Amino acid sequence: MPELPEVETVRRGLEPVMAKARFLRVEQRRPDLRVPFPERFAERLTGRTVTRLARRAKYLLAHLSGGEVLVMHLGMSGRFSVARAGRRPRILGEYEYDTGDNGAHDHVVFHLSGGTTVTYNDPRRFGLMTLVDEATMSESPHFHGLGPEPLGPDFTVEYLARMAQGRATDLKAFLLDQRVVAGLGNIYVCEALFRAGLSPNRAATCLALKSGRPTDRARRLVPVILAVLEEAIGAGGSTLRDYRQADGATGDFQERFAVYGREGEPCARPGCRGIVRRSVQAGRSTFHCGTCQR
DNA sequence: AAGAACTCCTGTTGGC
DNA sequence: TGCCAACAGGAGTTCT
Repeated sequence: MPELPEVETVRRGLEPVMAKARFLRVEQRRPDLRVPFPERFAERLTGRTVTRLARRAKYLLAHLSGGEVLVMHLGMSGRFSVARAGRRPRILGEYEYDTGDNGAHDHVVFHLSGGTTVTYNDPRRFGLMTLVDEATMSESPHFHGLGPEPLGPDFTVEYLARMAQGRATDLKAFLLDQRVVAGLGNIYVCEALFRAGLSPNRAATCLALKSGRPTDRARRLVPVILAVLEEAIGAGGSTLRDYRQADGATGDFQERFAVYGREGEPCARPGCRGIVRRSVQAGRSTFHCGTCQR
């Protein structure tokens, strides 16, 4: 599911129930997700209080009393549901409807102070939960070498130009590389490249400095990355599956996709007569208009 | 050592 | 209808 806007949406949904809450009991129902849970995972959480719920790249970070951080990644299919005492359960993530799996993929359950229950469900188990020391977190394997937050102050045209210098790969793979910029995924790379009018097949070096100055392409790209992420966060992220839900709590940015999942449709750019094409790069679908993305 | 290929896992979808 | 291949929003590991 989750690229930066979806993870941020989940963070905002979990924050009111998790921040300041204490873990009364933790159910870890299997030994691993994509990787094993850490030693004594449930035991180390129990009794701890969440001091704040943050996000870095596509990771959710529950900072804990006692100096550790609970790191959570949703992989492709992870989602959380929240059951408050006396209220109907609410699911956070793209699958915001009853999956009818009867809890078969409910792998972790947090029983929090105040009677709230937070359940992590992940059919494909590409997700991740681990514990790291807060003081050394930035050096830990998952965070070491991670690029800047695209919505933070360090993600600039000059930065991107410097990173693109001498890169032999194409624009699609370059922007998906979390060491370049942290949080973009397949959907938002496709959408940003469309908005910038850049072909995903173009060499990443087209963004590098020319005669010591950033190119027009790099100048176009950075603002549209910010815009597409901010719009998606504002829309509550994207939801790829069909669903119906009365309370309207889910994201609807998928209705604003210009290219993603729109193979064969006319290009959305005013005046362009092109058709959205699907191709495969690095084993993953790319959608783009071959007419106006050059 | 960058870059591409392969891998983990289950569920859904589309074509025959 | 059933069957099966292709595909799905990620990223760590292993190759070249």
